[in-house]
Amino acid sequence: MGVVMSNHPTPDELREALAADNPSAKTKRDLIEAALYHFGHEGYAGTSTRSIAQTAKTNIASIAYHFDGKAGLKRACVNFIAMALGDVLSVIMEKKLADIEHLSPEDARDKIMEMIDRMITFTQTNQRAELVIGFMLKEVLHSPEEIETLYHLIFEPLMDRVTVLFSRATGQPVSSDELKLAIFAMIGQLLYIRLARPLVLKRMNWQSVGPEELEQIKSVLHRSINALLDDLSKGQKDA
Amino acid sequence: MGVVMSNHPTPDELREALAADNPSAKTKRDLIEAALYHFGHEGYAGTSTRSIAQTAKTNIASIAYHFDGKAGLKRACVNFIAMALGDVLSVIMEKKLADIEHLSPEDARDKIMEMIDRMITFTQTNQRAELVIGFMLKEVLHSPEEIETLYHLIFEPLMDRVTVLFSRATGQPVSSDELKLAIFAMIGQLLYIRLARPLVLKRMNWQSVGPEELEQIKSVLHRSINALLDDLSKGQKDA
DNA sequence: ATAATTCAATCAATCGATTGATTTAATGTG
DNA sequence: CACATTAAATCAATCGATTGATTGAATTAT
Repeated sequence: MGVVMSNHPTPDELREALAADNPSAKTKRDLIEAALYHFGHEGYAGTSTRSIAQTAKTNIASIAYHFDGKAGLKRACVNFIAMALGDVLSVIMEKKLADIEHLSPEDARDKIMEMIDRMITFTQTNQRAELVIGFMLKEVLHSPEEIETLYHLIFEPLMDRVTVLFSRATGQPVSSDELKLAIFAMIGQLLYIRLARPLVLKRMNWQSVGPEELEQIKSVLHRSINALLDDLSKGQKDA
Repeated sequence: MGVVMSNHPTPDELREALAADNPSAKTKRDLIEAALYHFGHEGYAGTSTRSIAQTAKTNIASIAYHFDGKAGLKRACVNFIAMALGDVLSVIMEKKLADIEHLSPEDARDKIMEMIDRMITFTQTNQRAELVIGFMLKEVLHSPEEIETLYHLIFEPLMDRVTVLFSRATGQPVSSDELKLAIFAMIGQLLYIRLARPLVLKRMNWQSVGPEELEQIKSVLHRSINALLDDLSKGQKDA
């Protein structure tokens, strides 16, 4: 009987489990990586456990042994994404919440722009970003349970920080619905321009998104989001 | 042997074929509608032909008979979407290209805002919009051939019109890369706020998106896009 | 009556899961 | 250290269930 990975490991538990130097941890890493690749490209239902095992260079039975089946492997992928995304975002938003609560509007805006820069770079250039986005779009967004996982582990903490930054930069209260929705609008710009890459390449007559194209994207989104911040700041400076 | 529907009917051919009052056309309509429902919710691979047939209240064999198999039904769905989306967009952007090429900046901006309004209403309230978005996200975006279909039938004509409007409203040339990317940013805001609805509801503490919430969304996106247009207009008025 | 359409039944192929044997790693003992 | 014992992990083979497709007969529309 295999020792199946806990269904809901914290990101830290997961990190520890996968970092170990034993055959079990390596196989788990290989399986998650392979599963993420196939799930991201062909979707969960469109991926066979055989192809996952083949990519991971192990036997089909390993999936049941280590993850209690295909569904368990999918859960592990969600947790892995939560972990990996948490790492990326902790780099992107290194400061503690307390540290950003008293920034000047100018400093807050600088921080926002720095954050956007890093997010664009990550989504547009990171290899795994494509898989993660594909996987989340195809599978996670329609699965209430997994949305719950990612919402609390990743999305809400991120949004809380960004909201504080937006609040400092615009003078609007953190509780403002307008502010919250504006942040969705901002994230939408970032993600869509990555997600719709096939359309972007066609429309822009680009062969790929290299350093030059990356700068063009950053430039436009900078302007767009700065304009948004300017507008949100209107009539709020005295608050 | 069944008379299989042409693989690449134009939207008009498709409309005519589906509008007919014979048993064949009705079964085709039912099958496409059922397939769109299942493909949009569970994905192509995750949908069995049996469940499609059951929803459409017909026999499995009808799929092969009318569409030459599951893959053919998927193609028909893409074409159907192209048709339906073309209808919606023709209402949203009724004017001919020539009619908008000489609008004043103010009139152009009004037209843009009117268009955005209608797009938000459609994406946020139309029943089928959810299916279409789900289907395109899960299946079409990773299928080069079907991207080709939708790009030329829907996306490019739409973008061309919007680009002209943006050009008139901002003074920037229609060939401007900045303008084209800004339009992607605008569409990204629209789509993401619909696509990420589960996250939006959680974050905003909304139970659903009713008339009140719709107005809030419109208000924020109006401000955001107006700010973007203002910024793009800077230093271009004299051009 | 002739063609068009639908149907139940069945096909081979593939799916995820499981089995029991086998191999590899870890641990204990002298 | 060498060797034995146990536990952990992997393997080929196989399971029943489900998949998309097909068939030829039955039904319906023209």
